[in-house]
Amino acid sequence: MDGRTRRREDTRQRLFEAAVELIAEQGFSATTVDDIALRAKVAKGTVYYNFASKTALFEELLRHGIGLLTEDFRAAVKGLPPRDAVAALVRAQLEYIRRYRSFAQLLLSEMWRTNREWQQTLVLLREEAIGTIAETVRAGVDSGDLPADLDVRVAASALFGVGLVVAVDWLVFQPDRPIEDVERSLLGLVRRVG
Amino acid sequence: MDGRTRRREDTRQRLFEAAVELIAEQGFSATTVDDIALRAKVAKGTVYYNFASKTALFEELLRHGIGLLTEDFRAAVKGLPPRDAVAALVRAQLEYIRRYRSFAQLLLSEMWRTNREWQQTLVLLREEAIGTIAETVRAGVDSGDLPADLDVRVAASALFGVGLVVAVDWLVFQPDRPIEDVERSLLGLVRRVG
DNA sequence: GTTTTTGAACTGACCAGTCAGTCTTAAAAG
DNA sequence: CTTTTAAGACTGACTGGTCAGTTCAAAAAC
Repeated sequence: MDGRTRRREDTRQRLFEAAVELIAEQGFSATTVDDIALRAKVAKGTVYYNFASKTALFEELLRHGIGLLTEDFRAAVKGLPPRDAVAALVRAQLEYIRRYRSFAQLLLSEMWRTNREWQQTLVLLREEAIGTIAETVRAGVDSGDLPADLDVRVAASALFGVGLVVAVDWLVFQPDRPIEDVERSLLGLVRRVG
Repeated sequence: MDGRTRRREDTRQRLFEAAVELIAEQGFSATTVDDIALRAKVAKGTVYYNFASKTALFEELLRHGIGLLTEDFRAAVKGLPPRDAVAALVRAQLEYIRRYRSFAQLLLSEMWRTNREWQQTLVLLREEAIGTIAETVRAGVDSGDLPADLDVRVAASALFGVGLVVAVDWLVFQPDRPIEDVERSLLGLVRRVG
């Protein structure tokens, strides 16, 4: 990667970071492109040099963020027996949310919306992340570690949602508490699934 | 109540209903006052005759919606032994979400935002609803039905968040499934708390 | 010399909030 | 009962501001 590409990547990264923070706090519609440019310390023209539109920027942001999450999920369960895999997923999700708390907050706020132009993109990405969880749950069911009558799809999305809401709730309303507490109570909560 | 008051109440009710649906789908910022007026079949001026501002309308909406929820919570646990009270709360929450699904969706999307003008109002109302749950959980801890080391506040907000996210997820992504399924899996999930 | 960024000006659509005027209803006056 | 009065409820065109997106010449980085 040459210097030019690097510089551009850096600019895009800064724009992602600025956008994710602002949109997490205020929502997509309430966040202006001028705000994003200002926080990223970039000229407004640069935003439009790098992204086709505000919506396109947001969609790429979603793709990027959920892509990372899905990777983390896959890495976390790799080679693990079903017995340990669900706990590993929970831990990976929390780790991710701790690192990218704004993105998590944004996901929580935008994931269950309907009638937004980028909604289809989000549904697809959600499918991707939850699909990864579902594979693990299915392996658990097949191996007999999880009850045979468990609805895999439903369990996967419940796991995903519960982790998201509990972690974000804690980050927003009790930010001083250590993440370990969240992990403990969350693992407690889902123990009957894991 | 005379005809005037009745008419006005009716208008306000229609505005609430229109606003809650639109804001659930699109979010507060993306919903215009013209949209709300159009769906409620009143003129835009009527919105401002009945509410001081778009934000004031939203705040009253939140107060009204969460007020109902809190009432339901109180009614659900009245006279129940701690052993059964948590399950009753979960059931009441689900019942509420089924009846006011748009409001629930709206809550899920707006509850963990920061830096919005109505955020303080929402935090207060949240406190009210979760406080009701917390009382029940505390009674359970005191009576020995729940573990003594349980953090009451945290357990209460986790319960609230989990119910909300699981139910709304189901309503949005699997609307055809009967609510009884949600109840079963949710009660399964929180059995170690209840 | 090519790519990327800058910054400032501009456009046009959109939107919260206003207001002068109209319709409705209760109730007072005849 | 019928008419008048007046407050209450509603209307929709209008205003002033905001914001996504465009444009472009010049500069900076490579």
